[in-house]
Amino acid sequence: MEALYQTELHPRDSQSTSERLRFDTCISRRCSVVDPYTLREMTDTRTPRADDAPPYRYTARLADEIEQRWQDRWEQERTFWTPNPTGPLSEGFERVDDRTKLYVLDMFPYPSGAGLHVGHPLGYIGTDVYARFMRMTGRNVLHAMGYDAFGLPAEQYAVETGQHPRVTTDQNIATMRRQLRRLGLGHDPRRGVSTTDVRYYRWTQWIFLQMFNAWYDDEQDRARPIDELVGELDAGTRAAPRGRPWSELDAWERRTVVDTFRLAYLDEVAVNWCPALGTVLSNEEVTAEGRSDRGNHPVYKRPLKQWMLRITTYAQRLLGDLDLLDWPESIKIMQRNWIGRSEGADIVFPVEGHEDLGIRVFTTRPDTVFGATYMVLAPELDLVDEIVANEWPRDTPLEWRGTFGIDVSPVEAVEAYRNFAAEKTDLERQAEGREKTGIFIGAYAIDPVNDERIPIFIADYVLAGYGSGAIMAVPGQDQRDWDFAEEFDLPIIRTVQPSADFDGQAYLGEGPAINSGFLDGLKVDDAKRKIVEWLEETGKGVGAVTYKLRDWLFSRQRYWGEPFPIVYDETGLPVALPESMLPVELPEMTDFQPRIVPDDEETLPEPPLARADDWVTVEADLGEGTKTYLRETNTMPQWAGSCWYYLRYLDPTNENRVVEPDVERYWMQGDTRSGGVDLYVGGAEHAVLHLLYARFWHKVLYDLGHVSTPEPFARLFNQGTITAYEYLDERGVYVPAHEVEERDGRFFFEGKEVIRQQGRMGKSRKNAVAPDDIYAEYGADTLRLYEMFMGPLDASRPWNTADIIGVHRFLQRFWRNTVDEETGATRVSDALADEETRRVLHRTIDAVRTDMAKLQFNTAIARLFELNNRLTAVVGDTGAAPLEVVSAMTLMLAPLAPHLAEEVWARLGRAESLAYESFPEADPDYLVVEEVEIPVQVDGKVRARVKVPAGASEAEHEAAARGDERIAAILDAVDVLKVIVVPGRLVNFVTR
RNA sequence: GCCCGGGUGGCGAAAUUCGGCAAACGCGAUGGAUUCAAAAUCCAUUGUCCGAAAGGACUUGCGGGUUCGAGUCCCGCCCCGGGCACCA
Repeated sequence: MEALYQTELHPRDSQSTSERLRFDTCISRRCSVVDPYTLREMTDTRTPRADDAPPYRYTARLADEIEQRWQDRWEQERTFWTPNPTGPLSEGFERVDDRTKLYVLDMFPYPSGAGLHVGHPLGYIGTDVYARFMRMTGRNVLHAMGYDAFGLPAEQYAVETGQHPRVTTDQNIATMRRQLRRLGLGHDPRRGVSTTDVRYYRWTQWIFLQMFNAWYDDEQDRARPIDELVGELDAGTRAAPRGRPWSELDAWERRTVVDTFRLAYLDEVAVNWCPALGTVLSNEEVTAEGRSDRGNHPVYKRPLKQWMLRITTYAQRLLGDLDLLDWPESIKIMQRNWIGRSEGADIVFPVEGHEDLGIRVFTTRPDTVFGATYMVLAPELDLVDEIVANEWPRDTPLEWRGTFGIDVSPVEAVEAYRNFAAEKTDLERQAEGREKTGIFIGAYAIDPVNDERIPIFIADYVLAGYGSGAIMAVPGQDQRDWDFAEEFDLPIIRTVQPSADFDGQAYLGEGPAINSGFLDGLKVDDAKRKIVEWLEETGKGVGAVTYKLRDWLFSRQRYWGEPFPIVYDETGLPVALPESMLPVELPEMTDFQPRIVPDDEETLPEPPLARADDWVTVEADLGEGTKTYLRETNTMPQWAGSCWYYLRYLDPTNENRVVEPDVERYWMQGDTRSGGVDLYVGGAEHAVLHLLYARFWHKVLYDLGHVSTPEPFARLFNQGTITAYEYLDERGVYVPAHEVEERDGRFFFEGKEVIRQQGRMGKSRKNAVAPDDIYAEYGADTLRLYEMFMGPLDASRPWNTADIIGVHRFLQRFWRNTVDEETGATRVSDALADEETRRVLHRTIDAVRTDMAKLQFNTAIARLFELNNRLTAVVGDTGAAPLEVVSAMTLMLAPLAPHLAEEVWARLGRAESLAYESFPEADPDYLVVEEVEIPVQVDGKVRARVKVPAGASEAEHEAAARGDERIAAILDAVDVLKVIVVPGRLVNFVTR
């Protein structure tokens, strides 16, 4: 971690895009160029207006001075160092021993070279406000910020600039640290780990070893160490799978058997190979159009031996434990959909002429089995080769044989269809719509319920990866099967009575079973239950649950990632390195570019590490004497490091354990149902990738006893995105937003009209606003306050620089109410506030506390505005601000605008930082209202307002309402049929 | 196609817990005070329409409904944003 601080970048070493952008902006505003890192020059020369201002007015100049001074002081005084209960970070714990812990976490950033724009820190500001607030309400708050720094962009950037990714990554981290510090975020700097730090990824590798050395025990429904499995096999308490007894297997065979149990395992899979990125991608990283999530490059299916993580064994727990979590319902729904649980039955269909063979199908509609008129297998299934006929049955219709020639045999037709299907990208399948293709393979199956002989097809609308890769086709109740049946002229039998006119399409609705033998007349649910009972009794099938979730493809053919702690022996089987050989450091390479041949679809990826010859070969004694091994040359995907960083924040320097159990328990256990991080804030784009992977890793660590809670993140909050106007010229090309002029509601760039629309903020859209520009104009406190004020934290909202002046004026006004702008003397008096002001104060405290606790900072700020307006009036009347109001308001402002609050606090004579002061508490005596004004309605329309004492009876309400002149006059002319009184809310006279 | 989320003044938004004064707060705009003048500051007005005013009518994407009363609940649409998509 220290290395991160040591890396100082000379300002001219590289000029990132955002710096150039700022440069441009400055030119356009005719201010001088400044040092982009210190901002010193900028603060001295800019904003001519400020020069005329009184010396102690709260301008950008003063804000900048205050902010830098307090940031230095926080750093020097270690204000935000948060003590652990034990261990090296425990110094000072006795001071917070009586506090309850609170763990606030941001989704840590990827330190790109582009620098921040004002849209990035929205969530960080939100968590900082919340963390500071909760600290002031008596919690021991942990808040830190690390860096997710492995991954493709760093490597690609390094390739482009010819620098080593470690150099560029460290530079980017240093830059980002500076940028975040300038916002005044109160992080514990000791805990800001980077995933690329070898002291960090040593433990990422260690966790991988935990998975490699574990298996999932279905009976106990948890992961257990693999040694325990071997023990059971040795002892004979567990039978070896697939045939031969354990005792008859030789050592190599035993290893291959054990390897099939591991949570981390090698498998030859059809991977998503992306030549343009030079790597394979996980299913989650491929879009619906069959392109890479990152970069939108084409992706091809290739068979390749890769590391897989057995996340599917956790499908049910990942699904069920969502109920424990305080997460946005939309994210839970996305995870549920992704896991994709389906209930139904497995049914075995015997194959004609193969007594030993049955085709197992999964169906959610076992009640429709009487309507199965054909079967379909996924083309790539090995089973197809076993049952494909040698020649076509005599009466095979010509169109069933496919379009590959009149003389081809079934085997040749299968081959031809497979090629045809494999050539199609997912994109082409999309383009073709849902038109069904397939061929008959010359074989027949027997429907187990009615012994009907039904033909077996292969078709690409059946997916090899789901269920068993085979279906019973029931065209009467499935639209896809209906379409296929029409295409191939197959019989269609309805087994549920359609409720309305369903000519020409499948019926998926409710209705009594028909044509279904002993099921006839039963409703769908009852028929399902009965047929499953029957299947289980007869041994022809069994109730079953299937998930869409796939195992996690965990290998990448990249340089800039965590090396696997795995070597291969002479037999080609993987061997885990012992913990003592960790870390496996990334070798230094100069040629870390992936081999990319985008035009050649036959290329296979070559990991760069395969070229690090010295590194790849290892001499080691791994239990069989010193031998030569070859290292795994793939690296882990970027998700690996982000799966567990929240645990390392807790104990970042621990060299003996991933995290010390006492420390882990202190921070992760709490009063939430699931335990884990108390508040996790980040973008909704991680709904299924990061958040599912991290939950999976956490559960593995939980099963193996390394963490004490079943879930990592008790409460999740998605911050919105900041959008901005973007401008397109007539070619549809983005033009720089800050150079567009507005004239009469139309927009012009270089004299030509452009169109304006709302979009994500980003440098490619040329609408990014650099935080430095806002600091230069207003200061960091104003930026913080503006981002919190512009709308609810979880909503997306448009950036509007013109609106910032409002929150800046508020800070300026509060400052002026407290500090004389000419002399700098405080203008605070010890005199008590008047009753009404005090009432406003306590109502504000009450509301601000409630709003802050609910992360509703926008309304909390509005209440502070109101209080300040009151204070302004008082100062106007009396010439001084009452201390009780100023000090309470300073403390309430502290989480939002901490620098200004600290400065005022110090000027009030306080020596200590206010970070640990108690947040003001409302005096209930000042919250009671003696009299309320309520509306009086006649037929639902407000006709008057009357005052009634708080707690008045219904009769008193009505009397007060009738006592109003206008109401009396109106009621004179009509008959009152009914009077509605809602005490304290309204009175309504109903006359019709 | 399916599943979420959203639609409120010129703009950002409040109010949605449990149906009860729609538009808090801020920006912008208008007028005033101050100033030689401007900036800054302070005060006032500001949903739309009719009206000199008092006052009245209308108003939360559209159309229905429930209710004394609907931005909020129900039914049917439209539009925007996000996710999934041949998952048997």
